Amino acid sequence: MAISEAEAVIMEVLWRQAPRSAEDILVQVGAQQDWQEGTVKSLLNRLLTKKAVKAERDGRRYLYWPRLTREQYVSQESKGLLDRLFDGRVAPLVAHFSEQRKLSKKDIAELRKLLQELDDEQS
Amino acid sequence: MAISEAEAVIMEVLWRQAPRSAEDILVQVGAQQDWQEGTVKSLLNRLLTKKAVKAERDGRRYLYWPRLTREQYVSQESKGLLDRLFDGRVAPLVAHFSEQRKLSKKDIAELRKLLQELDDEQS
DNA sequence: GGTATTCGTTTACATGCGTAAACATAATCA
DNA sequence: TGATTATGTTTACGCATGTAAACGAATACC
Repeated sequence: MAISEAEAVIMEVLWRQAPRSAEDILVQVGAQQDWQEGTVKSLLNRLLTKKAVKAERDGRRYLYWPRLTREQYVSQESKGLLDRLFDGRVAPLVAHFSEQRKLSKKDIAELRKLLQELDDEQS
Repeated sequence: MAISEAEAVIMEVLWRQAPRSAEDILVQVGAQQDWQEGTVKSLLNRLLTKKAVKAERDGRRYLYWPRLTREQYVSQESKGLLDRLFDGRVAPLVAHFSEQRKLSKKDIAELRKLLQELDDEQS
């Protein structure tokens, strides 16, 4: 089952560092989301059900670890968008951002470098 | 309010060609989705509520037109993903696909051309 | 003109999500 | 030891979504 947006917020915290206690997670998300304790607990439980995190007892409380990696998640999400909107091809996606003037100088420089590296690899 | 995935299927049909009748839409989506008539009607109504399509009477039935453009939709979705997962920057997104070996020869060629064009524009 | 057909509108219903309160349980403190 | 605190589990509730059936109105056919 897919990870929802709210669940992903929890995952991001765990990806930054793990393991973490529920309270620690609450503190970490507190910055962005104004969630109550119960909210975080519920989300953690749903993530457990979905096997996206695992928990291990640590005395009185649990420590949580991501089980799904950020790479896996990013891949799923990115591929989904690419397939749905750009027929699975990357160039049109970039062209879209280019048309929207969403390519920064830095982006352009990095893309150039990336292509250069692909070139080097291949030869 | 956001367009859901099922709703987007209807929109894609209208983006390919408009206006279309509900029946026409049903036939068009029939290829991919095995939806009943009522399903398409419901989705059209939700899209009307969301003002993503408009309808105009044509004799006994209605003809539907997209009101949200595909460009607008693609922009929203793409920006959403970019911001959520890549800190709003395009190069890391492309790097991700590159690492996943998801860049086809054609993609690479097109990206190269795109960068070349950006170069030309600027000078 | 009554009945069947065709459309659109309304209602339904299960599931997931965002958000949390209520409850259970174990540990701690007075 | 009884009350308080801390922590996880269960239940709740409104809204969106996927999927449609039911209903109603207009039109067409016999």
